[in-house]
Amino acid sequence: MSNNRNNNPEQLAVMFKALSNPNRIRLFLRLVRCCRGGRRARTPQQACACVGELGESLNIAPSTVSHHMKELHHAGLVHMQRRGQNVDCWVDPKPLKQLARFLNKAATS
Amino acid sequence: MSNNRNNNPEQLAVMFKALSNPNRIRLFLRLVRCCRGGRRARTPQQACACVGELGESLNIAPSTVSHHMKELHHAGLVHMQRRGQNVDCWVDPKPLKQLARFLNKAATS
DNA sequence: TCTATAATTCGATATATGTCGAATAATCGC
DNA sequence: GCGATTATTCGACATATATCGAATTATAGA
Repeated sequence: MSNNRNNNPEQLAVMFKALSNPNRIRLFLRLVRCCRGGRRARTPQQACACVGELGESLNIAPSTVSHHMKELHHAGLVHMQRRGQNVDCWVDPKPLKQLARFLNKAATS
Repeated sequence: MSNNRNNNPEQLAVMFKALSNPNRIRLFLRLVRCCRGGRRARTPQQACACVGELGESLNIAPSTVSHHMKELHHAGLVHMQRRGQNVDCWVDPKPLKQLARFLNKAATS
């Protein structure tokens, strides 16, 4: 009721598109696993210094990883912020919950 | 726990991709509104005789609508079955709930 | 200031996608 | 069987996407 404006097809499509690629899902899952509750982790262990690290173990070129992260960022699903030489990434739970609500509604309507 | 195999990136990407286009979302929302609980509606009013009908009001060519419905179908999100000259479409709630679970988990991990 | 590390941007390229209209197929009523 | 209706398939085409490697930018440390 209050979030009808969020259910416009264009917005939804952008977010779903961000998750529509296997490699992007893998990167996203990495982030999910290393972040917590929508906040950047405080210890280096939990923080996500993304590109080189993730790209290496997933066999994707750094430039491609950067591109994918930008997609996730532009869709609003993850945040990015430079910290020294690295760029920290972390997941924003809000749009994810919104999508989950949308799907649950669709499933039970 | 029991549905770990369903969370593989390839599968997820296919389903998200099916929802990654505005027109496909619109068609999907139509289906959601005219169907109930994962079962085909019994009365003609509730059943979805899709292509011509939906295409007209959304300004999409019938062939394009057919293509989009096929995408949704191949992703497993909607069922299709011929009934006379029409092809009934209805939403399958299971994969939707699965996606919703995935997103909620990601949002609260 | 020079060097090393991390990330992004920039072309390039192959493949995928969305879309249309025309042609084809499936089905119904007569 | 014939004509009407509904849906799908078939080319065609323009645009978008995923990917790479090379060049560039940002930053930290010596």
